[in-house]
Amino acid sequence: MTHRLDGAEAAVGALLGAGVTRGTPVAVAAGGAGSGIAAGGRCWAVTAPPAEVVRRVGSALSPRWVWWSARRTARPLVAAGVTVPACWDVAAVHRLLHGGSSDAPAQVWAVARGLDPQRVPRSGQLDLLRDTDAEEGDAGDPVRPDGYLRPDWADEPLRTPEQAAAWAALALELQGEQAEALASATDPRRPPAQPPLAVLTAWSESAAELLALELAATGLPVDVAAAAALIAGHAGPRPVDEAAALASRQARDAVVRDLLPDGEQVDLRNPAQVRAMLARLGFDVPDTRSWRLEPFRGAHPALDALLTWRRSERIATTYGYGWLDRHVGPDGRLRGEWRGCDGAAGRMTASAGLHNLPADLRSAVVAEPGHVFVRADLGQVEPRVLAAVSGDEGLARATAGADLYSPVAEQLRCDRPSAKVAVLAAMYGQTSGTAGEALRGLDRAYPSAMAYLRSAEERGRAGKDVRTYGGRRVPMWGVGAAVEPAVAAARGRFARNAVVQGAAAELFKMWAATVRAGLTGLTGARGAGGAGQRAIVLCLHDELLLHVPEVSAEDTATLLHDALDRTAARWAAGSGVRFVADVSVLPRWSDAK
DNA sequence: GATTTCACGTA
DNA sequence: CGTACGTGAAATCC
Repeated sequence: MTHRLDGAEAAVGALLGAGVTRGTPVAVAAGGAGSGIAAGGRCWAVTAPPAEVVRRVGSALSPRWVWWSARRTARPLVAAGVTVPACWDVAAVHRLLHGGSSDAPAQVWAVARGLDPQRVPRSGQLDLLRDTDAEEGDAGDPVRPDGYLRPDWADEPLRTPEQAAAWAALALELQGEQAEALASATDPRRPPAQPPLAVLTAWSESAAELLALELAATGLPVDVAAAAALIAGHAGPRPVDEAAALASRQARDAVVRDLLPDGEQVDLRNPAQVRAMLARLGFDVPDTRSWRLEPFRGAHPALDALLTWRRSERIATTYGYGWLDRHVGPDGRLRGEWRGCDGAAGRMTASAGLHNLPADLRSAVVAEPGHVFVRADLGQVEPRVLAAVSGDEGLARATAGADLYSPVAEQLRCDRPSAKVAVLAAMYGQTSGTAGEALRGLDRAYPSAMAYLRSAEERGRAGKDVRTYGGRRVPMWGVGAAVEPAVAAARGRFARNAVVQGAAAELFKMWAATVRAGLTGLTGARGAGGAGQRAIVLCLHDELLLHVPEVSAEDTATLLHDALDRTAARWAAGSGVRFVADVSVLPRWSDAK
């Protein structure tokens, strides 16, 4: 029988009695108006909600919070401004270990228990042929006799603290198994004094999921008037009704159509019609993508007009008034949903256009009064990552300076642009172009790095999974090696890229997690990014954007550099690889160089 | 109505 | 024939 605790203070006492100290894994889940907690193989139902329990227990004991996923459990914590310095996200670590993008508990559990994830039972499933034996047993047990989770537990909010306690106990069980699996995956090259990289990665991937929730809550400061003015420059003034919107659209189209013979007939938004029109003008193109039309820009006035129209059309549709209205709150913050990792190599993703904001619009991203942005981006991160993950000593030596490509060019006896193209071509699996000679030079100069890439490519071609340096499994699609050559080649390029891009994403997230921890000083309320607080407001693959009070700009810049040094010392320990960040303080995002 | 294709923005 | 993502409009498929 689960013990019931009355209030968060009682939870502190119970956990203290169970021997919980700083860093001990303690699982938490929500159930009804209360919560469930689990530690050291025991679990308790608590009458207080998770936000209160995490706040009180956190300040008293500083455990490592364990949850099925931040998305399900930590949202109310973030909303309440509760600081969580360290956590373990079972779903995030599941994705690290097994690949994919699922965070559904039923899937995570099935894979962990060696059950077929395809056969996970679903809520409300009415299957006359179902195996009723498997579903009998104690409805108070989240696990069915056949080993799968009960769908009503897995898919729906739990109704009582007792259920939450059982749920937390399962999360703790999985966390223990995951930690063990990760700890056994050690790299002999790493110094034995530190936790294995895969464990460090599990921590930072978990932190990234929490950061994703915080980014969604905090939002990116936007000067709405400036944004509207930029949009007006492309799409015209904000239309008052449907008729005005149509008129504005037609006026934009007319600029291009007037330059065309029979322009009235052409729908500019229909690629087939545009292609036919281009053919009539004498341009035979396989498609109408702008990079393909760009060379002909000067050949006919309509082409220049069309390409300009496309830019405006992009702003008008994707980043127009509707976008502002949907995603920018009355507080002038642009908010989207964030994920800590995508389904492929593990980069962060964001919706609401946060990751693909046109450069023009960046001038509307403006710090609030009394605040500035501190922007930091990793320099030449992918070749430096390649040097670290492949253990290539020659390439590691090339990371000593601020520029990696100059020493590579010297080594290859070619010019810097050629060296850069060759290195990028090697990492991305480029097959066209004229990087051939330089690529052969790379093979001679950096054999370990090139072998590492080739090995990933071969695995990909054969349909085998690859693993990133931090231990993320990257599955291949298709079945086995018997696929069309084009598929094998695509998998090879993908795998070659994934081991670099994925490892870079892991380094980036560890850096971001370290910066995040440094911002809070591991204590005190975060306050959901409110005024006066320092907060990460954007993560962009190799770039961090922080919004901070003006007076703390210099301290924050120092923090970003220090955090990178500390991250690199752990992540790339023993490799001799240097990582560098460019840090600047800006009133608006577009002021970056 | 849901899915696919084309296009294009960012890294 | 470099990869990844999210998005919107139109075409296409039920």
